[in-house]
Amino acid sequence: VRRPTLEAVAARAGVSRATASRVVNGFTGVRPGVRDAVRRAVEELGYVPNPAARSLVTRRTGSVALVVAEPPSRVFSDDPFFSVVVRAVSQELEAADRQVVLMLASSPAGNARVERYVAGGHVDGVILVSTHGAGTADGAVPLTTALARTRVPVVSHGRPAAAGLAAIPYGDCDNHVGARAAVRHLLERGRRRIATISGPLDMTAAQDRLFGYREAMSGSDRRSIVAIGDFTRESGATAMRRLLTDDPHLDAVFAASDLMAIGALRTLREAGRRVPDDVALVGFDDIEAARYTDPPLTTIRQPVADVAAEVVGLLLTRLPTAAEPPTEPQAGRTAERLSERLVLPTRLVVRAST
Amino acid sequence: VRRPTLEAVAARAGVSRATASRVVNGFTGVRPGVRDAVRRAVEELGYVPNPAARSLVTRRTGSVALVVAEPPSRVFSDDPFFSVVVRAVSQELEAADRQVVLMLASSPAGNARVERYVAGGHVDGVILVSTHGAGTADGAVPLTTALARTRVPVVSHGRPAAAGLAAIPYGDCDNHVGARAAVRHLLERGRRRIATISGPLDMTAAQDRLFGYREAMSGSDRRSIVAIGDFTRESGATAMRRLLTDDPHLDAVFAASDLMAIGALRTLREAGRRVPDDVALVGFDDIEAARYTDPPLTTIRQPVADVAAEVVGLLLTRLPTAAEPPTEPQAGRTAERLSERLVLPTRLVVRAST
DNA sequence: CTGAAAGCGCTTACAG
DNA sequence: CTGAAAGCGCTTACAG
Repeated sequence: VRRPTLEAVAARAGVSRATASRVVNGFTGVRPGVRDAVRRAVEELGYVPNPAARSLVTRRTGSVALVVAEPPSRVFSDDPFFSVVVRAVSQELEAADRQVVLMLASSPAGNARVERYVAGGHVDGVILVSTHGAGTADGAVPLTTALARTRVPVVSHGRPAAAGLAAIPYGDCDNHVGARAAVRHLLERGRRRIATISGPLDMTAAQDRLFGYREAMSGSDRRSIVAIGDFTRESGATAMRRLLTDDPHLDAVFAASDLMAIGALRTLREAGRRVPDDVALVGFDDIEAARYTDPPLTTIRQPVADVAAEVVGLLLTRLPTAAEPPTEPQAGRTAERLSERLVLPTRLVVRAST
Repeated sequence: VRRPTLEAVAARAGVSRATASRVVNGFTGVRPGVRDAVRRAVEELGYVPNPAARSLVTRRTGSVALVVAEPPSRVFSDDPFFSVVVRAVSQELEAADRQVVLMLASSPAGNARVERYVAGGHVDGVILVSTHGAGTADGAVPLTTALARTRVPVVSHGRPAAAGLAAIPYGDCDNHVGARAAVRHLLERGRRRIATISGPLDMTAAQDRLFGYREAMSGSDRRSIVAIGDFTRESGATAMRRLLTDDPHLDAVFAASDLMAIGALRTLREAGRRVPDDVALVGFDDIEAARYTDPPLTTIRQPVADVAAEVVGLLLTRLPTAAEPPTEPQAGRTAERLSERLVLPTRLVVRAST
């Protein structure tokens, strides 16, 4: 009932375990006749290598953890962000012949589980989708820090907040410049009273976009008008109501996400404001839905999938390959050659809402 | 630079490797003084057991795969189904001290990856969220069948479609009886022309709900009016338009999901039909949003989280525990004692839409 | 090009 | 209650 071992394959093929191993692992330099005999034995026996045994000696697992520091309700929401990240990361990692292990961690207990799993050596590396701020409410060690001390390579999709002692490599889009471009576009359109709906300020993406708004505004004589949302549609609708109360004469809004812009659009319609005639509106992300609103949404396109691909690249650079054994970390030079951060540009996409 | 081994812990505590192992694994019957010495050594060295070595000898991994046979775009959508399943399954499995490995598989290549992973012995068991039909378009082996031949215990959340040779244990809610109750409720309200918006017919949940509708209708002299959706909001709106064209005089609709009911509600409003005055509407699921529609939605409550918990129980029964070594499968008796299917009841929740 | 042998880091009968 | 020893299934220098 037990699964066949390499020993059995070798016996059947009439070779040594070493040779069988070479064939199974695709080493060149095995005589074709021998190679075929081994392959036949593998086939006939239905042999599958035991990953525990293999990983015990190679000190590699072939798996990478994709850790999303968000609760399931947010990960599985109508925000396409996570869907895109997971898909892009999986695709790139599969192309590199690595298995993705998706883990959600949104509580101190969850963080501890992830840390134990990683520290245990179940994975060769970690990709953190690190959107949220410094640690958990109860002051537990932030996941970023906890993972950094496991000695397993860690990279982040999105600039990590408060990385603390441990600066980890990351990829991100240029939130700051993107947001600034959005507001400048509104200024160029002759808008005078420009408000913004920000994301939650414990997320670096929200911080950077708010900074971009402020910078563009400070170049003019306009005062900033800010409402805070949480990147969801509903929060956008609510924030828009607050903005209309604060300044009934505003003539433009920059929403830090398309979903919030869509919510704001609904509020504006309910309030009898025409878009863009009375109020111009710019979003951020360029999600699919932005093309189908009425009017279609001017927005800042964010290359989420490209960032994900770059982040995977960042990690793969730091992983020992199957060919070369894990090298001792070399001081100085080598480390510096590995780029620590990759910031991809965004692009203004003008549609009918401005 | 290498991680400390059990050998190092034993040396530091002045005991044998065997004793150190016993302490680390929480075996009773180690003298308290010795126990504490080992624990101290573990602490000081920051020892973490090597899972590969452990699993090589125990033939257990402590991990369970949660395989979702859907593309990312559907898993990460605004349908709360997957969110609830993932959360409930994770919670139950963590309580049983098992790590969840979430895998999406929606292509022949994805299926092959999952099969290889499972066959390789990376996990002790598999929970399949098996919503879709028989295999893939290109006639590849259905995942259900492929997994069943790996000899790893497999259970399914939701009745698997076309399990083929391999009947695997599953948990589900009673879709058939639930749908029938929905339609009977409409009949009792005096409705005469009752249509249904079905889910995609390659999913067993959709099949069973349509069957429930048909059964309730066949008891009356009404003819059935069916439109097919895909469980999404948009498809519900579209299907509703089709139904209104087919029979402008219909006075009730049973939608096989709340999301589709919400889409239908929009169409009805656009068509100037009042709900429930002109058309009564019942959904299925009782998702959060069903309470916030206008009018609030009458629906069939489905205990998704409870089913998930039961399914985990089904799997745990089939897993060797840490205490007892894997027993040889005993013919007959034992197997029959393990319940093969668990069907939980649904409940009609009456709100203002009927 | 191939094989004998060591060793990866654990657990677990088996003695005592 | 504790230890010496075998063994889980692989890979990989090292010889030849």
